[in-house]
Amino acid sequence: MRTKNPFEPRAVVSRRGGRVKKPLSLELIVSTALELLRREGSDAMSLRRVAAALDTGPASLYVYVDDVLELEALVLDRALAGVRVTAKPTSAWRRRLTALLESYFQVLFGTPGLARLAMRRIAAGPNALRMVEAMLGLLDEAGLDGPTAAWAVDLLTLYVTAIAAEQTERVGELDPLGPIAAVLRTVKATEHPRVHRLRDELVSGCGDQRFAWALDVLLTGLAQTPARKR
Amino acid sequence: MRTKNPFEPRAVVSRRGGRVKKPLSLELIVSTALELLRREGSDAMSLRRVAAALDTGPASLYVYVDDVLELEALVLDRALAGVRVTAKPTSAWRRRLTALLESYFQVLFGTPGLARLAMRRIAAGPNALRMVEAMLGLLDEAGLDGPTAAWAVDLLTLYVTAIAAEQTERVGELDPLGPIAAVLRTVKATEHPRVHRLRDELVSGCGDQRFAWALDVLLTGLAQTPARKR
DNA sequence: ACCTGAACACCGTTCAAGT
DNA sequence: ACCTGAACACCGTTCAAGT
Repeated sequence: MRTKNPFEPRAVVSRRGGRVKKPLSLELIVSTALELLRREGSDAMSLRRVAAALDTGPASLYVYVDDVLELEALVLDRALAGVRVTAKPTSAWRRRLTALLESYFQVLFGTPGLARLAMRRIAAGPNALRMVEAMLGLLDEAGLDGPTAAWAVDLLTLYVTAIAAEQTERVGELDPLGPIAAVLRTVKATEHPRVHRLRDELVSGCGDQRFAWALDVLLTGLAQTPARKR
Repeated sequence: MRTKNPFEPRAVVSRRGGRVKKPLSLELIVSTALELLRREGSDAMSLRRVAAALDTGPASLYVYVDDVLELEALVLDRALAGVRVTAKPTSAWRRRLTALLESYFQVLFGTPGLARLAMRRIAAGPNALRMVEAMLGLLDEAGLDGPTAAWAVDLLTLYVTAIAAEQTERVGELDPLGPIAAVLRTVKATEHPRVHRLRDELVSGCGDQRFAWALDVLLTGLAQTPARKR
């Protein structure tokens, strides 16, 4: 598979068009995987494709990574480096928290497959911690007690992740609203009167509108929730 | 692969231990797939495994189903038949809505892999419609306007699905709290003071407690949200 | 210690051929 | 119309062998 010619040492010239082959490292593997995900979509991030991009066989990656699950978690955390956690401290907590979650949403929504990856892996790296720390600070400003804030972090991230995953799914479908819209059109008023009456409302609104509305509901609910005792 | 002996016609005796082979049908395929999911977990539901369980080759299923995505959607909707949408109409709407969502959660949580399936496929069959219809009715009782109720259905199901998927993931791990707990233990107070102080609260509570709390937050938030105009 | 080729046990999907 | 075997182009992971 690789050239045996000693005059073309593999560290300098690779078979794949003369690209210089860097030595393997976890760092390189993770960034290559993320790059692949960004450029070619969620299906492109397999151990084999990453290995191929690094001009090696899949077995080589197992020196740095236990399995594909670990790689996915690392890729997710690395992508979270792009989340802006600090806004002008002049604005109100609610505005800043919204901005943070919007940034998180955009990061997930921006690279295909990342949101769904975030649904099945939980990032437990430095960037995830940075996000949680910032959110706890903002929820503290909001007047929430510690225990409530701790659970609120989970609720908020889980919801934003889920809606990003849902929105991602729908992108690129023929009917942007998916098969649901088709089904809703056939619902009979006699059988499901409410669904029939609200069939347009059920699928109305773009991602941004729904996101903003839902965040409002969540934050309002959190503000009204009684403190949890430790 | 199959016996050619005319004295053992395939409709009566199968190679797999004398089980009678029923004729293929969408109905049979979907129920076999769900059964496989229930008995052997999420990895067991592949086109090939379903075909093998039906004593045929994978290609045969394509007569009834376009692709594996369609099969997944059908399996999900069939599983939703188990959701109880009606509670005693004597109790308050909030209690009945909670009961409905708890039932939905249990259905997802009860069969391994179903919650994650629900995260990537949206059920658009009769059972999903039945659920939506019931939820719209209860939200109407709650005093919500139509457009708000329509979006609320999405918010509530999305959240419950997501939390079920998250809880499912953690079942069967060595450390039930996953790698997060391990990371949280190493967080330094100087670097992430709030995360450090709340490290126990961040992972506290079992699924049921978190579910009940979060539902409370959502319903409180919904009740406070101003009506959306159509 | 790091890297590799080859193999193993799987996938979903297609297609020509059978009935 | 329904079903099938075989093939195609993939997966993740393991393992013995190389350096």
